[in-house]
Amino acid sequence: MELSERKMTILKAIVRNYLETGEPVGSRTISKYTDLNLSSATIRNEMADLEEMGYIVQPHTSAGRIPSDAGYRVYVDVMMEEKTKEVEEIKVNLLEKEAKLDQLLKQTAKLLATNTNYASMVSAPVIQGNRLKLIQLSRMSDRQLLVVIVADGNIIKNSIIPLSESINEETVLKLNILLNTNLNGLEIENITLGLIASLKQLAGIHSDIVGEVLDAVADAIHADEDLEIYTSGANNIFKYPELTDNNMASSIINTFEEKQDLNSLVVRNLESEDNNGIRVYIGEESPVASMKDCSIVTATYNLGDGMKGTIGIIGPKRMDYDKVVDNLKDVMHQLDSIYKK
Amino acid sequence: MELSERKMTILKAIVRNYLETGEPVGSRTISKYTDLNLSSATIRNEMADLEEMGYIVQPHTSAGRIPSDAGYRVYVDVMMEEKTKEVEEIKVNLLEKEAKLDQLLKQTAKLLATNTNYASMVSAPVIQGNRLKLIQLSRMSDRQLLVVIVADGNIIKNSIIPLSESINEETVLKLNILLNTNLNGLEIENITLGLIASLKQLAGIHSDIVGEVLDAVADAIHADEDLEIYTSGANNIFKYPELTDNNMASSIINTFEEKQDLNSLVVRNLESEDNNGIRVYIGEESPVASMKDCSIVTATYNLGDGMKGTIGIIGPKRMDYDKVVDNLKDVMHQLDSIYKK
DNA sequence: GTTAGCACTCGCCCAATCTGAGTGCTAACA
DNA sequence: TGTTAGCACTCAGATTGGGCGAGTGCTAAC
Repeated sequence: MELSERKMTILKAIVRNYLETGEPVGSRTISKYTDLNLSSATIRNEMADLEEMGYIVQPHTSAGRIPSDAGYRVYVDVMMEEKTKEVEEIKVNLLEKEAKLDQLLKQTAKLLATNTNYASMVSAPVIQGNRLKLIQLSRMSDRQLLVVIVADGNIIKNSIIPLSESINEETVLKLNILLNTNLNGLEIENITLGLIASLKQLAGIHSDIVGEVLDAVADAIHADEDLEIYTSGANNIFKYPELTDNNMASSIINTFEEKQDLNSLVVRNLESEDNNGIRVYIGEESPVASMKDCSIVTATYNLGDGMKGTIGIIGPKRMDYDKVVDNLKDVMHQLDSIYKK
Repeated sequence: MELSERKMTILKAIVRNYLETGEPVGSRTISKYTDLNLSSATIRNEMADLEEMGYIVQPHTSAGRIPSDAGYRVYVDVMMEEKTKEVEEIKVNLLEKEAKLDQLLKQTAKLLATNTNYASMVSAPVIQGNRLKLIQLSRMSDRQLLVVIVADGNIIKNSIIPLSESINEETVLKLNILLNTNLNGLEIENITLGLIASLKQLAGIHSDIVGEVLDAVADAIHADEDLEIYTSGANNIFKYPELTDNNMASSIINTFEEKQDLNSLVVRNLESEDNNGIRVYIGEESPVASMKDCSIVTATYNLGDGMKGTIGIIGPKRMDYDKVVDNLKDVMHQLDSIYKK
């Protein structure tokens, strides 16, 4: 069977109505709600077809219909297509300029959660093809070295490394110069084994220390695998009874607290570029098991210099996709422009 | 009326029974549960007294009794007294040694939550009377300076400060020496205005920069006002129906997500030293409004060098206080000893 | 192809009823 | 005087059954 124009109109009406009310919607409602001027009986015939096609389901006999995951899917796809044609609307809920990036991202998460009444998450930017700006070694004690690494976008990492041999101030100075002259401006991925070997050679008798320092650099970068994620409005899920039944709320809250799963969501999301950077996961499509009854909308922000991160909204399947997408786009652009200043 | 020994026994039996079952407990149960060999009728008389004295309440006529906040209070007080007499028991759920303090604390929170089946929080240590170990300035660009501050306990803070005048490498080196020779080993509280003034004088034409750097130091320390708090097991509250009614769960989860209130709990807790460092807040005693229906048990850990933090367990009023106190004591000692190694 | 009409289904609401745990009181007993 | 058995009473919670209404599918007619 084919999804005729009329069927499409009816499907859209059903979804939109259900988003508003959260109640199964019946044929009579649609008959009035649309401007098709069809009787409820005709609508019923069409609805029977739509059900057969898998776009809507009946929670129980003699109830109205609600959209299936597939139904939401076509609704969202059509909506997204229409959105790309729309003129970009400028909103006024400006993010305040914040000195520190982490504060800004926290605030972003909060703003999104408040505006949408869903739960939100914002990941810190992942370093991608990022360049080293500065490596600073400082001698803390006889056998302890403080390593500070600054990368593009002023991302700072520290670590204190214990040394197997003792070291004096002069050596530290030499190593600083050695490392900075050879590594600055390099992309982190480009620090090869060959380069490391030649550095070690240059360091002479201190080659061990160079090795340890570079290990620390690698570690510091590697630590980004579990990157910071800011969340807000997790308690908004309590506004949607369908998410608080059973122990659904428990597992959702857990996901938000552990953040491990959100992390893999971010990683997965950054890997594939998309449609304006906006992606919609509906129900079972969700990559996170605990959110099989939610929808997740994500966007990718890009601060330049390969600094990308993910923003996401998590809510019930009957979320207001329009509003959410608008909000995400808006915040995305605001983030970009604030940072460029 | 006086709280006779027999009344005390009955009260303890009621509390203990209610902790186990979560159901109001009746006279017949107590009559069997205790070894007093009294009939249910006698127990009823005593219970009427206990109710009049405010230690127990009836949720409704013809229901059993449950402990009031006051009832829990005497139970906990007696228990705590008995505990101090007990020999310290050594548990086996060792925390693994972790290189990084934040990892260790995260793990601690998780362990507590899993062991107790309540929600847990662990605050990062507050710096109290902490000494500066190292200040490291590095020139990032013409008008940007990277400041890295290391304090006792290897607490590291960075910030990048914009300068109002340009600066060269040589000056940075001088300032590094100046600051380190004058400030190292000083407690943060002891950096007085007088000292700052004399440093500025020593810096000569670069006095402005010294001012800016010291501001950054102050800022970095000040940022500790909202210190890191690790939480775990927030979803455990769903195991206790009395905490998930109404929108209680929502506000508890919110408190856990925002962490602002937990923060003030920590601060308040560190101010007053107590009874083994263990404190119990029951219901209305709670300093956090959203937890008026919970009990909170906190402990203070002390890593030495004035580094103290708070560990807390949040659960229903009918929590297993015994177990919680044991767990907290245990973890407290483990933290202390791990760090001393 | 569209519509009116009709029988049918089934979740939900409400009120009535029943059950059982638990109480308070009283009278009797040691 | 403290303890106990007995009894009437209370009340939340579970169970039942009827009525309502929203909604459906089917059929026959336009």
